[in-house]
Amino acid sequence: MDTITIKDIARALNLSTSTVSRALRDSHEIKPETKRLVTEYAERLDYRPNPIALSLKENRSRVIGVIVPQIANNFFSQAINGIEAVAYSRGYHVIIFQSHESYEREQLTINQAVARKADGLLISLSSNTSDVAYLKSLQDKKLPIVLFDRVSKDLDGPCVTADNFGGAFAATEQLIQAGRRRIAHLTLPSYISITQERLSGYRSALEKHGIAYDESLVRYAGFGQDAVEPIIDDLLEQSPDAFFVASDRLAIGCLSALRKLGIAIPQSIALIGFTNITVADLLAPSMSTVVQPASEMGQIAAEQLINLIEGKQHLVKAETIILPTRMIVRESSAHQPG
Amino acid sequence: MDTITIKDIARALNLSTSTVSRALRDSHEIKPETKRLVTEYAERLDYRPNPIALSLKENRSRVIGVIVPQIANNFFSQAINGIEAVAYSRGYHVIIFQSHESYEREQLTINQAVARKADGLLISLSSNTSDVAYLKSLQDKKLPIVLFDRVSKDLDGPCVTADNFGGAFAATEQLIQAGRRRIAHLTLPSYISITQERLSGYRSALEKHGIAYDESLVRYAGFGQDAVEPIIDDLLEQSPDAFFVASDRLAIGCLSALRKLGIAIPQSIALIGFTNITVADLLAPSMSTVVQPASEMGQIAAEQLINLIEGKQHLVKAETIILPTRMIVRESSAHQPG
DNA sequence: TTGTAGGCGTTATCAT
DNA sequence: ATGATAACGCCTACAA
Repeated sequence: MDTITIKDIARALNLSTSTVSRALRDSHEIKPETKRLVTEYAERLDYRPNPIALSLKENRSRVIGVIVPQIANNFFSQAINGIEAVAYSRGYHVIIFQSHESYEREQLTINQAVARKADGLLISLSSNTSDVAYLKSLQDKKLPIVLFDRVSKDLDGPCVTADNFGGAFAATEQLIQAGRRRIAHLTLPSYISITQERLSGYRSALEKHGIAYDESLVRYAGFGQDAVEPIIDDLLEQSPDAFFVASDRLAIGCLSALRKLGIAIPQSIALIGFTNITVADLLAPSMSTVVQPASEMGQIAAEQLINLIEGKQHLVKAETIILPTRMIVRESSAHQPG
Repeated sequence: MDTITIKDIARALNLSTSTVSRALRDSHEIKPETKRLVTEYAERLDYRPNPIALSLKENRSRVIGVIVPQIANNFFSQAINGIEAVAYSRGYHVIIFQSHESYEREQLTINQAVARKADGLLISLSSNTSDVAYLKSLQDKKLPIVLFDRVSKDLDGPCVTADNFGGAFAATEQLIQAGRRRIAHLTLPSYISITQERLSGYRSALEKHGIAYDESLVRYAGFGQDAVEPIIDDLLEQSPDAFFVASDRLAIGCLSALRKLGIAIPQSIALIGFTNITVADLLAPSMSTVVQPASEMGQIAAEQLINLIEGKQHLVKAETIILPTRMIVRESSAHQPG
């Protein structure tokens, strides 16, 4: 891939590189005639300034590093969608890194992003990350960082999350109002913020309705490929009359397990996190669904980060931004309790 | 983000930058003592070579540009997964671009990737791309390009695809063997290669079993948000006795539409493209599924590209690599014809 | 209005 | 064994 540079143009037109550079940047101190000559020639040769040279000079890359647990996940791929839309519109490129839910790999990939001179980082923490000292040290070195979705209260600086508390509260209350009392909660690993917020919303809803919190109804499921079936089997020994499930994958596993066992559970499943409504409709028409604003979250996080990068601190909302979730209550769910 | 450079080290240790550079690269012509001094100091200050400066010097970015129609799509996000695994292991980074199924945006993003000095491009064509002259001109400029999944026969060079013909053939034959004769085919836009290959497999299977090809049983659906329901309604007027559907999204739309109409269609749906088997099981237990090797496709495409970039032409498989698909035949599908 | 020179961080070449 | 210098492509302060 042989490229044409400012030098080539200068040589061809018998000008100095600085004149060409200025002409291309439309400087006022260049004679219109010369400008025309240069721009026309550049156009004809399809000249593109070398962004790498620029980066070196300006000491910035115009690249945003995004670190997510996994790409092949509806929520994150939609969030990335939102991030890209904003980033590109503001002249940044996006490099995506996966932590694969591992603290070690998260460190490594963040290191990579830093080494690659990303201008800022957008991070959703892995489920095995409890120590954010490393991120703190990067912040101290003035690297702009915005956390989204899976955040940490141990880290200062802007965060963007969904209203996990509110969403979980609403979903749980929905089940209670349908007459359920022993609502099992199948959720993600306990480290991550969203798990804690959702658990908290679940407990608050129980409390509001005078239902005692029963720890034996709560199960944490890892990510890997660990099957959901045994967990459901185990939960069933506590004779729950409903399930509040904390992710798409878990919900599908839960439905699958229950179907295998021949257990019909009309109106007794609620879910937070589903992003494909048609699938949800087909899978379980009576299941209430709390939808997270994935793409919007990405957009807002990206905006915050870019404002930070560009020093527009005043445009950065202090600390945590909480985005509303949207609950979809299924018809049948309201009508046929029992 | 203040960074430490080779210069800082040189100054601190009273050495020249060249000595430091050589020491860090473990050159034999540096005294062990000096080496130790330098590496220790570098370690302590957490020195990282600036990849941008290196890129400028070596005239390459170690970045691979990936252009896909959309990220938020199971198939592509899994393919990207495979691409990243290979790319990172070989020292490349990946920048992802979306064409959003638009020819114009595809051109723009490819331009971006080129301007950003990507060392090579991995492309899955948008559904509106029929003219690949632009890509050809890039190839002529010696830019390594590998197409995957949605390829073009108008472009020379390596391609990686799934065995769409074979998969479609098998799926169609499966329906025929279950006693179906009027098999509708709901598929993607007609431009893209996978549509043509699948149509061809479908037709071959019909032909083999002496069933006349009936154009009125075939429908092309765009991507956008165009509802599948009206298409199904329309198709039903041709009184099909089975459906062979060409993507996850279309399959879900198809199932949803049929359910709304109260039409039960045991053993009469086959699908190519599904990536989440559990969901498929739950949605339609009798549906046969042809699974595409998404991640593997990404891996192989990335390998090919990197070999091209690094001049290992002899390691690049000539022209098209076709990966086998995997068909999952559901129990019920085989037993209860009719 | 245009040209010259220096620097961004690194490495390769050519001294010493 | 180490240092000085030039070069990658671009921009800009300073000169002319």
